[in-house]
Amino acid sequence: MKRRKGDDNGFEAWGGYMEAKISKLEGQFSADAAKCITNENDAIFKGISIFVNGYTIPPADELKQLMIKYGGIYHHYHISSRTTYIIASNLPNTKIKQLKGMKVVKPEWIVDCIAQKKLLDYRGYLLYTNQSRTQPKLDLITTIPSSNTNMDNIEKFQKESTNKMSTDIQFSNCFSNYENNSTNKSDITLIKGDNPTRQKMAKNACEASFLSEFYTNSRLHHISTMGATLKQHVSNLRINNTCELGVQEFKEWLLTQPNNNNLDNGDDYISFDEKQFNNLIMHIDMDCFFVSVGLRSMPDLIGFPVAVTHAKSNSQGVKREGVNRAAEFNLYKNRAEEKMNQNKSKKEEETIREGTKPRSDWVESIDETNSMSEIASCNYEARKAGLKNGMFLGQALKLCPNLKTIPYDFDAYKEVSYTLYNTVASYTLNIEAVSCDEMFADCSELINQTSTDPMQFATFLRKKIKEKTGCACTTGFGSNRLQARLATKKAKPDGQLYLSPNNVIEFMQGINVNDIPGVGRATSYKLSKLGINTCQDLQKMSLSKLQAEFGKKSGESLYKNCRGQDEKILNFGQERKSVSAEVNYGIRFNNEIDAETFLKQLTMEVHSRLLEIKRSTKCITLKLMVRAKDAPEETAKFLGHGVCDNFTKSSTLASPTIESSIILREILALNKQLNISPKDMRGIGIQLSRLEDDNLSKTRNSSINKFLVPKNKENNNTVKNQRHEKCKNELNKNTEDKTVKGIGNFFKPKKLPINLKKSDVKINKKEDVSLDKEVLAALPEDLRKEIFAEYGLSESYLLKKENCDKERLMDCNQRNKNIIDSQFIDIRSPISEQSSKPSSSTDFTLSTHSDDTNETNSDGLDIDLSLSEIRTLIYEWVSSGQTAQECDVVIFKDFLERLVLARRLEKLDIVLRALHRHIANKRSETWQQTYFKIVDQIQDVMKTVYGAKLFVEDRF
DNA sequence: ATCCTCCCCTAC
DNA sequence: TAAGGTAGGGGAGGAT
Repeated sequence: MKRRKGDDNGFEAWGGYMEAKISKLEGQFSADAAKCITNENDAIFKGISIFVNGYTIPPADELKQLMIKYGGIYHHYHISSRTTYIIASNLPNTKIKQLKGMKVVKPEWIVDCIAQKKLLDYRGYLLYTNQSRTQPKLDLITTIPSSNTNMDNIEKFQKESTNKMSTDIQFSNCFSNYENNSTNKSDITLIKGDNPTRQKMAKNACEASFLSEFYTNSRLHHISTMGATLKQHVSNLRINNTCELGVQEFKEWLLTQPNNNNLDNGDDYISFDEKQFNNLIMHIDMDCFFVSVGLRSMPDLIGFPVAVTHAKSNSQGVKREGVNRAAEFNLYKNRAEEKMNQNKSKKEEETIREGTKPRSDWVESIDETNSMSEIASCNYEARKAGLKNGMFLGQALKLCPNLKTIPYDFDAYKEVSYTLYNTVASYTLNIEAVSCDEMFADCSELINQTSTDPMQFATFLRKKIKEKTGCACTTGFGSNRLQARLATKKAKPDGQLYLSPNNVIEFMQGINVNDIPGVGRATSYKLSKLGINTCQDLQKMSLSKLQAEFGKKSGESLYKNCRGQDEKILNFGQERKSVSAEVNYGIRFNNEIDAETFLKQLTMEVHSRLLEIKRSTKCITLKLMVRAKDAPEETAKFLGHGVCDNFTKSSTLASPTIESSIILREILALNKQLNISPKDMRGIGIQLSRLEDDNLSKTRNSSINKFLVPKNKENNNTVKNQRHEKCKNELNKNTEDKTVKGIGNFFKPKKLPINLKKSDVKINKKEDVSLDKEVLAALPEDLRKEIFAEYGLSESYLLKKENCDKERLMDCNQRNKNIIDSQFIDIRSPISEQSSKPSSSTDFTLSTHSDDTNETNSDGLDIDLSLSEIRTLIYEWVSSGQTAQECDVVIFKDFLERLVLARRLEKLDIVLRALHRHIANKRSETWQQTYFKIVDQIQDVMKTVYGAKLFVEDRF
């Protein structure tokens, strides 16, 4: 069950199956390759194996042919130990995380290598960079399998890399046909000629690699996603773990401690032997987390003021054209003041507290060239000089000239976070994760059980956390989350505090309103205008006055909070209410195409996140940040959003969806409605809300049950079953009359068109350019993955044979109702889903297949045939005549049966859907009967093997 | 009254 | 150069 840990990608667990599978695939392709390579010199890709992920230009099928032709290996699966390169044009960030450490290279690499008839350095073609010094470094040296590659080629590439462009090569036609917009064109040319060891960075959001590059470097993105991940982690821990050992360990430790069962912070003497806690809430918070983690590997900086930031120096070097920071800051300030003053009459301005003023104040001391890189975290030495998290480096350096800056190390943060949570979870599982470095723990049970002083546990736990993470933390106890949090705040850094219920009143009076959680800039400002600075001041306000001022709930919260009351109980696992993806950096579009292209990418991203949480969405919201009318076009911060107006518009669907095509359609429509000039866009966000359970995919994904009919459903479908019976009988009548003539009338002799010719592909592509742009780009990532990459189906083939109709595609509201839907659900299984083993959520597993398969049946269809081959087969079979030959039915059934026995339900599912689809298109009743006959028999096998039926289409 | 949409605010 | 995300809570004001 508990399959986690490092490198296990899931294959090991399957014994020899994958090995066999791989050899088979590779054998197949080297055999093909042998046929193709006429000249040993053409083996450009000898020793290279690729896996194509997602939609690429040229498409996977074509890349496959090219690999075969030029001596490389094409993997239908990504095999971490054997796939040397992943080829991709555009990946959702979530996928990139899964592929971490792999060489992800643009398809142009393959094309250019062939054009130049030699292996070029892949480094000039990396899809994305990890800009942060702290991200895993690009693997610049060790990556090319030296025994198999021609190293001279790489050296030559470095010398000659400037002279050849892909535009004059044989594949130029297919390129131009696939071009979406002008920016991509320049992308292709720009890549070459650069120093291959230096990856070109995405300039702005016009470029395909921008999104992932941005996300890998965005601290806020990491903070958010780590928070969500750790919440999930806590849920998992609560299900799978116990704390017995940890509690035992704590008890043993207690025995070694002097017996001082009293509090030392002025509280009355309390014997914890007798005291029983109802709500003993502990708040645990790492001290300046990013800095602490960073300093573990830089101990020489300990004691200095240190900050984590992207920038390395204060100087911006050159002043950018058109930047007028002073003007922009002024604008910011004016707007902030305007907003603050709009509803209330202007009282005396002097009473405004320090720290409640608009953030633009931070910026005032910055001149035109100071760094505007934000400080993510600074240590207490730096805070002494007045530094705050979020401050610009330029100003920070003015306050603290000897500030040392260190880079981000997101991997380390994540690792420390997990260690932190696992450590705490070994003593109590009543944890509410707040973020990567902060949590609440209900310690009532633990402390009651051990009859000890809470502070003893704090001492013990902090010591453990320090040992395991190398970082300091502060903890606070209180009888609710507010008190616990305030206790921590008081005890920082590297301290601990128990806030006794007896002391709460007094304690609260000294608290600044700014320190009440929920009181931020705006509320603080409002309060200060009312002359309220401390909780003592706030306590004088009546409930009704506060509610009049701040609203019903907010007023009540303030009223209670300033008295130390907080009714919100710990939440150990909350259901998600929304998913979103937002980028307010680097957004600079030239035209509608740029904007829509990016909207598509962002839709893919948010869609991918929706799938991850296995929910469907009913409400889709587009948010645009738009340059304010009077704001300069060139922002003070490099690629920042500057002064903006926000616009949001949402659209509610009739029924919840998991379809990226639907989401995209809505997003594009909303974008049209908002009608913002692309040139003025500065930020884009997509939010999916009103989430509902995505039942189908949930049951499908959770376990082997994913393909099975829910029990009640099976019983309820009496009408269907009757109809089914009828068809079955008629079918039997029909087929009994027939004489079986020979074997495999259709199946046996046919040779499948595995190797499409290059020229064919080209011609078809030309015909389908418009469809390609509008429809294929709108497909879910995983669908494209399947169609183009996973099973080697060529694009032209899809469009031709599947009769992919745009109207239908865009209107696919109901699952299982058309091509897109049925494929879409299926595909997710081999790639993103974690095999029939239910547990793991993070490992990148590619197959759900079992190991004890009898795959070699020379008399029947090979169950290893690729889906594209099977689809071709089915299509041609169904097209071949008015009735199905019984012998073919037998062969086909046998094939399906073996899929069941091999437990390859996802493939079975896809095949049956394909069969259903083709038969549905044919509108032939005899074929429909054949379908029911096949399904019935397969369901029998399913029942024998799984004790349940497969969820399949049961009507036409 | 209750819901919905479009915001704003807050936290990390 | 720089990486200004993301989710939840809640209020205002209009629709039902």
